[in-house]
Amino acid sequence: MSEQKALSATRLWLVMMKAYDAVRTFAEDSIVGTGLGLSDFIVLEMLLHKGPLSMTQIAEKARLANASTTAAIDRLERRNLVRRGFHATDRRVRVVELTDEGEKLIRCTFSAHSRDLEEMMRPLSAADRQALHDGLKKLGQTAAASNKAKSQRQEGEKA
Amino acid sequence: MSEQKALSATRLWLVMMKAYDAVRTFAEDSIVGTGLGLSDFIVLEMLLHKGPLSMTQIAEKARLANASTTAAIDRLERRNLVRRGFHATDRRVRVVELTDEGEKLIRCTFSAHSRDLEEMMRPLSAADRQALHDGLKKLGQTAAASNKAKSQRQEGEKA
DNA sequence: TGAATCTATTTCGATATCGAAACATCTGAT
DNA sequence: ATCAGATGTTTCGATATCGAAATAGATTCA
Repeated sequence: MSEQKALSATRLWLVMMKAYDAVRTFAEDSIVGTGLGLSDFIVLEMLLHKGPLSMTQIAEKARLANASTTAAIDRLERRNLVRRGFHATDRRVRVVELTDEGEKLIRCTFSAHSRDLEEMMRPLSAADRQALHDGLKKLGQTAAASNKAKSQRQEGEKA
Repeated sequence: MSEQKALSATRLWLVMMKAYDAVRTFAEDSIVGTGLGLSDFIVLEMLLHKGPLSMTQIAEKARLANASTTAAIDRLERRNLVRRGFHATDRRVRVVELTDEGEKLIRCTFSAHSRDLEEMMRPLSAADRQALHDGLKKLGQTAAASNKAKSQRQEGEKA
């Protein structure tokens, strides 16, 4: 494609934000009929594919703050889509699992959502997708490494 | 790189979210010292590089809702970084421009931010960046087209 | 065992964002 | 010239998210 001059990191980031916003809008519209937000949808999908999880595990995998996870599970519990159980041996932890209703909802919603995404991305060839995947993975790892380095640097400053 | 089976749209979206979150965290940390959030930073950067803009133009280019733009400009005006002027001939529109203080701040901050991003992305070769850019652009356009089609479909339903 | 420390979760207060309604001004058709 | 509809902006009420403090329970070690 376009070969030109060197592509600045800033320009790449701008393009990424724009693409992300567009795909996110698409993804949110795809599930809006369920009354679920994207985060809540992702939490349900995790519970479907990974089974019951603790609050902390949900927070980590969904990349939400603990407080946000509590709020998300509150919302889902209010709608009877999940249940907060107890851990067998550690009474601090709440084990969250899908209710039958929640499982039914997320099974339907997830497959419709997947179809919508496939349909939307149809113009991208297998090679396009693979290239994008690899690039995003590499960029994500690079950024995550920088973030980790920075937070460890700040950790050390407390000494 | 990894060739394997076909890459699902869902998997690609998951990887994209994760990468986006990591880069966004990095970008926010890079400007946190100024007390600016990413949206406000982007608005200042737009004003620097494109000159005075109306609220509507800012909203469109920053992809913010009108209400969010009002709130953003309120924040920036409170800090004396921008000024709300009037349009010469259309009294509905407010023309927003940088103050001297705002210009000074965004010039410094923007160049530091650019350096930070370049440094972080150093592991990505020029080819990596170009491939990522092209893929993101294509995906963004595809998603935007789907979104537009959908909103026009809904527009029509009112008939 | 008991005290200090660590870990899991929730509560609290603050913030950015949004959609819809309200308001002000402009434009175009008659 | 006027009025109906279009356009630009702000206000309002609601929501998701966050970091930090609070709480409760586990673990370690002297």
